[in-house]
Parts: sequence; C-alpha cells; structure tokens
Amino acid sequence: MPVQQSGNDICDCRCIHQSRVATAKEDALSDEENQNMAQLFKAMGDANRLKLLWALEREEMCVCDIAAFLGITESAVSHQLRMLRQLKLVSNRREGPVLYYRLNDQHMGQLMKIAQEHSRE
Amino acid sequence: MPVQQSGNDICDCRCIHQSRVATAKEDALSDEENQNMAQLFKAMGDANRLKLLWALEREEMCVCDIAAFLGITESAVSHQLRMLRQLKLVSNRREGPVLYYRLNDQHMGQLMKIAQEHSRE
DNA sequence: TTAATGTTTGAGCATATGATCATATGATTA
DNA sequence: TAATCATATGATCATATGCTCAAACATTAA
Repeated sequence: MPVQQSGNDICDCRCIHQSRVATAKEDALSDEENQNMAQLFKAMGDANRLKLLWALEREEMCVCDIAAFLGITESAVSHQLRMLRQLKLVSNRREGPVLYYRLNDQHMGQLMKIAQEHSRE
Repeated sequence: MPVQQSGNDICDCRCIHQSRVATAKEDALSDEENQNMAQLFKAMGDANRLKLLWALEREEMCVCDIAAFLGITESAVSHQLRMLRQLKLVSNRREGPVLYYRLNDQHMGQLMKIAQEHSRE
C-alpha cells in the first residue's frame, strides 16, 4: 500500500495508482535517446520529406529532380536536405556541379514499410 | 535519348536525368497514404508524446499519472491525448471518473524498437 | 441537489516550421 | 578570367505547434 508523499514521482490526484509514475520513470528512455528517436520521427513526419525519402529509397536524385518531383523550389528542397544531412539520414555524391542525394540509414526503409502497413489497416 | 519538354514531369535544369522525376512519380505513394504515414510519424515526432507512447506500451496510465510523469499540466496531456485518439493511436477505458489510456496500434511498438536501434548505432 | 474529483475544451501566446525570394558559393566551361 | 549552372544560405513571412490558464463537463459521493 503506497504511502502518500509529496514529490514529483507522485501523482497529486486521488487515483490509486501513484506508483505507476515511478515505475514509468524507471522504464523510460534516457532523455538523449528519446530525443534522438523523436527527431527521426519528426524528420519523417512531414508529407514532402516522407515523399522524398520514399523516392530516395528507390533511386538517388539530384536537387532539381527532387524540386520538380515535389513541386517546390530548389531552395526549399535544399533546406530540407540540409536538415536530413545533419541527422545523417541522407548523403550525397557530386558529379560535376550536380549533387546526387541518397538515403544513408537502413532503418528508414523498415520504418516506412511498417507505417505503410499501419496506413492500410 | 530523352526529348526536352516543358511540363511538370521534367526537371528544368540541364542535368541529364529528367526521366527520374517521371519514374519517381510512378513509384510514389498515393497522396492519402503518404499523408497517413506522415501523420503517424509526426505523432511520434515530439519528445513528450514519444515518451508517453513508450510508457503506455508498458502499462496503461490515467491522465494525472501522465501529467506527473511528463511534468506538464493535465490540460496539456489531454490536448495531446485528443490528437492521439483522433489518429486512433490510443484508446481509453473508464473506471469511475478516471480514464485509463493505452496504446491502440501494434505498429508503434515496432516503430519505436527500430528507432531505438537507429539511435544506438 | 450540491459538492468534489478527474478530464476536456477554448482562448491566448511564444516558439517552431516550411515555404519563398534574393543572394552567395562552388564547380565547370568559354 | 568571366560567365554559367547547380546548389546552399540568410532573411522573411504565414501558419502550425505545444503549452498554460480559465472555464466547462462528466461521474461519483454526500
């Protein structure tokens, strides 16, 4: 029978399950890990970026290809790619003046497959 | 040898790969599916929500538990839960005046596992 | 019915996001 | 070297997001 305490681990309402807060905290991810994971999901949580990632899984593309594909400016694409690069989710290779981007993380393919199943159920 | 055309499927730069735009479009997800998937990822792409979903995978929790766990107001929790409910990612059961929330989609567990691997690599 | 508890809702606000435009950079070509 | 092309960056703006507060709502107890 849990003893009523005042503290962060204790829910201040009368529901009888205060201990759940403490055990949830024990099993919680570290802040760093939680934020890394959230960042990954956030990167995939935009319609244009997801469409892009889906396309890049199939074939590398240059910036202007991507811009035409998504129907946004090359500048907007470049901003998105910058973010994805910083998260190491994509990488590029240069061929003359053209940069070809490709996926750089094998997990995104798996994630997209599962999300697709979710969408279809 | 691709014929230069003006049109949405053609990248307007000089890179030689205009056909990639057309083939990318062929293989693209439907807009609806793409948006459903992006919504799922977006829902998981916030540090507090992800922390919550991780905890709910282990055990159901009531709103005030969650608020104590996350360190935000019950109102803020309720707003987040509303969004997750609308996406059918969580559901609840009532016990007297208390609502217990739980996960309502088996895909999120898989997604979180993969994202965790990503984070640890 | 009245009061209390747990949850939800709406308004308001600060910050984040995603796009555009204008401009800068870097590589190639003349 | 200068000009051109592909891409990147910085400023800016409209909208989205996530939180708090105050008030409403639903369930239970007195």
